[in-house]
Amino acid sequence: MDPQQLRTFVAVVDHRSFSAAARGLGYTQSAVSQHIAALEADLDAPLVTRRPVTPTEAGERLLEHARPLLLRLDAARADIARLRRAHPGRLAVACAPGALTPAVANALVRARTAAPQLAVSVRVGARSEAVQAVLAGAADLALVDGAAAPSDPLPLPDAGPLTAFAIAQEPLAVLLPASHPLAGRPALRLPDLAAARWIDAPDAAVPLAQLRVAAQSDGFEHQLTYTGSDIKTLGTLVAANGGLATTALPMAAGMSGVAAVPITEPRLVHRTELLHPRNPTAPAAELAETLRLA
Amino acid sequence: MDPQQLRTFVAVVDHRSFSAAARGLGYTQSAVSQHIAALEADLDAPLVTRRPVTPTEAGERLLEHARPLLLRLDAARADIARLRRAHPGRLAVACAPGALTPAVANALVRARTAAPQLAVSVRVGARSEAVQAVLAGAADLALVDGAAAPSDPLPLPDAGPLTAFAIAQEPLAVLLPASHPLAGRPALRLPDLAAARWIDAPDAAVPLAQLRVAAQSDGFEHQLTYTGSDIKTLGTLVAANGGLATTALPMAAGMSGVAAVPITEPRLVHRTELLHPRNPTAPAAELAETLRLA
DNA sequence: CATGAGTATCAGTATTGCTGATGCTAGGTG
DNA sequence: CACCTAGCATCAGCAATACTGATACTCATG
Repeated sequence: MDPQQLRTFVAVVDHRSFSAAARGLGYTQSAVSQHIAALEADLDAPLVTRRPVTPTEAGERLLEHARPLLLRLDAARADIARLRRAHPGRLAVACAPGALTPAVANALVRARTAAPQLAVSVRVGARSEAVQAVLAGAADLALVDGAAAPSDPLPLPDAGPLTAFAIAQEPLAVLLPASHPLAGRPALRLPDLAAARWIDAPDAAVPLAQLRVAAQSDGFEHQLTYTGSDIKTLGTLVAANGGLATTALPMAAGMSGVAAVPITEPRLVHRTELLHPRNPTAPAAELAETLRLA
Repeated sequence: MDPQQLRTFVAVVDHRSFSAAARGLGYTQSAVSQHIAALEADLDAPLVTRRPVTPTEAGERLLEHARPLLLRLDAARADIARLRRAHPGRLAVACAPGALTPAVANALVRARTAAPQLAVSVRVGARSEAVQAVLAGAADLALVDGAAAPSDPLPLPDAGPLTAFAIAQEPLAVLLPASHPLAGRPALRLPDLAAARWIDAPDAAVPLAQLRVAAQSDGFEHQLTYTGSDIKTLGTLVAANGGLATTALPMAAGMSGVAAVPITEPRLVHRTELLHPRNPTAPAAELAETLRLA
């Protein structure tokens, strides 16, 4: 199971084609075909059906492992590269949309004014992308948010050793259309909403899967999936009766047509965590220290 | 970063010698030397000092990734192998010493009598070994125990997708020598014991690291490390004033010279979980189902 | 049935990855 | 203090491998 072959396999599944994967990887189609054949011979199981190219049962299983494996290989390389040349003139932050609080923004700006030659960059994207960026060394630290019990850590994909700590906790709120019968309530219980229609917005809001874990309940079926990381747009969807979503209470300020009602039960909070590698660059460590104390 | 080379690297570190690693792996010393040289050239960093052979800073970092990476490669292979030929005539259970409760034992025996041709095997070992055995396919299911908040999952190393659920929860108790001033108490608060002298018995009792996480506190320094999985022996050490340890309350029954006092604060339980792969063999699934309902 | 898009196979070649022999160096020994 | 030796590095040579490019095959489509 050569990592190169695994990479080829993942590309083949993603492109749904041997030839397209070959182009993407800079190989010939012949090489890709041989990679897959070698993997199938090694594991003694067919991995993809041909025409159409679809992962088989065994292929699905392999995929579950292959992606994290490749990510971790990159993480290992990045960890060691950081030891050699720690770009001290750079501060790259990867964050999920709900995670860049005013306090963080202020700290970032202060770091920049304190050291004007520091190249500060912020990249907003999906939660998993932010984590990945730190693991692979593309970012120096990540800010991710989610729902959890008051002092529990966030459930994050564990692809390597990262240091994490909370930098903010706010009440968790459900976003309802202003016209919703429950919109006027001062507070709501989450179990009462399990049967409601939800929007699954894994990047922009609290993912429903995380909500199910935190509330220890099934339910929370979604009628609509929202791909993207813009919270304002999510508010528009909620206002248009697309379904419910959960975010931090302060996040909903200024959304028109949307009511944000705090959730009292179970005792959940919206928590923002800062993640950085074990051996952070100097500017990243400083920023982390600032936010830890705040 | 060829997995073969990583395997060689890990072996070199474990053996503290190139030649010994070569013998262990069935290579020549020359090949091992070339593997390490290739890795160092690839990562552009020295990985081990020579004479004595010790991991460098970069080597330590690589090790943190290499071991889980190799484990997961095995897990991937095992997952796919299970699809092909699911040994339905075998039921191999790997468990941590505190995890084989009477209920589990009874269920195992019932499974055996119900299907006399079933080859039932139980292997007791360290927690991580049990998890590893299931991932690598050497065992069909694992039973592990530990401390956690009442309905939280156990903190387990995440090296792949496993299904887990609790099969037992008992009060958590601290083991004290019978002569200890606190031994007569009906109950104890964990924070009051943070400054005590502990035995770190990561295999036999609740690991101190897990206790720190569950209690959200530092402290719990150990004065003695106990390697091994025999709980009776641990009791002897406690009785001899070697330090404190925590287990499930019923576990301490019949230990002479040892007092077991339940812990009331923070609200922690001793929890036993059953782990199995996503696609368990038929006997494993049946046993899991029996224990889930119990 | 003819066509085309796409995968499998094959031969050939450059590269890789071993072994076995030998060189080199640090640490121990008389 | 010179020598010895255990153990890592290096080198040449050979076998296995991993690509490319050409070609054969195989479905899905009109």
